[in-house]
Amino acid sequence: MTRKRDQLIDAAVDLFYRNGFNATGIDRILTEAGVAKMTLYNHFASKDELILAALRRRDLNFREGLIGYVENHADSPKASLLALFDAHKAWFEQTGFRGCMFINAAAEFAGISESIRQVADAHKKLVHAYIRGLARAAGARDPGELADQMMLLIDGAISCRQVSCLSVWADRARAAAEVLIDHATAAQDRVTAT
Amino acid sequence: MTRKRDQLIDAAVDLFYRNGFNATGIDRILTEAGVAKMTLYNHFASKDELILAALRRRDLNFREGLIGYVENHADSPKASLLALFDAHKAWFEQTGFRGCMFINAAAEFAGISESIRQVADAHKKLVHAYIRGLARAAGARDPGELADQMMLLIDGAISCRQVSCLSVWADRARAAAEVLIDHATAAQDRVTAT
DNA sequence: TATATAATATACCGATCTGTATATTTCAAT
DNA sequence: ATTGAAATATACAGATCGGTATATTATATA
Repeated sequence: MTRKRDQLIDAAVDLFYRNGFNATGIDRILTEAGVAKMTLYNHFASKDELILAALRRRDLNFREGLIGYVENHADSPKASLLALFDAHKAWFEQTGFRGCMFINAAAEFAGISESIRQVADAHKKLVHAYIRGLARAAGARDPGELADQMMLLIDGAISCRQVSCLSVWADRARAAAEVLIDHATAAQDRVTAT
Repeated sequence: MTRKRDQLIDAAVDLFYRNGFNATGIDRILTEAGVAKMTLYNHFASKDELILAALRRRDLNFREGLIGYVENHADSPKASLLALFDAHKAWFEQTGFRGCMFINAAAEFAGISESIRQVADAHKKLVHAYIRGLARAAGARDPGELADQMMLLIDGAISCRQVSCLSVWADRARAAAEVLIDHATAAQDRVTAT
């Protein structure tokens, strides 16, 4: 049966996100999940394996939410790119916001657990690929480069929001994104003031 | 005497940065600093106080290095803004790179220790103020807004570097910065293709 | 109903954690 | 040389950590 396993992963996502990975003990996860300790170790070899499973579930949930938001709030490729920042602004204003779980995982495990860092990297690559598709549809000369720039602004906004507790960073990032999108889709590189 | 205290803070900066805050035990810091446990608790009330002291020292050292780099590698305000990204690229290529210590601290303590988050916030505000001065000197119409954009790109590049292990994010951020700088210092908002 | 599997409770392991108690030693300044 | 502060060594407290051993109970299927 996979029900207990699901409960464990759900509780792990919640607690690891709220309190951090190293600061969250196994016992708290077991209590929140309502599962016995031996059941945990029948499904996962170690706490690290549970962390990996939690990150993979978070990746699925997060991208589903992000893509769903964009599809419901934009009717053109350029609007889709800008809607990314509206989605993040809505996220930033949630009381439970605690930053990007993958950046947080990298903060705790980069240079310590290569597999955890790789799962975080895989998540960012999937988001990047999605944005690259939007950039291509928007007519960017170099969709990969524009997607890189969107990723920089998004991850920058997340980190700034996390440190400063201000959701306005989403608006700043959106304004910068619009400049970069226009530049990336303009007829030529040359820009003149009128 | 403040010598032992300095040794403790230096060791704390090093170990907290390399291995994370929660994952670093007091005993390892004492060993690396060559100091007795009671000496630690004569100078600091708790581990949290040592973390705060380590972050404040890191802030001083980091900003000194950043400003020094810019002063030695740029001869104009715009070049100074771009040199920020060259400085970060050099940092990204160091083997010991483990991300921004303040973003990492926020990742572990946001929502848990408000004082630690505030020290991280204070660091970012000081960096922002420095960049704002450069933006003003470069003739930006809204130096605060341009400084915000530079911060977004810088923190985004740091997080992307941390997760992906690629230093090329500094170059991507620099290219985006140049577009935003030109836009912020152009004679007018209007932009046309030629 | 019989059987196999999943999940349980309970107790335990050794290690590590932050922090304290206490008594001793170093060392500089008077 | 004496005094007082700083640093030391050692031991310990109480909690928590990740993980295991074992024996029992629930549950679904055949």
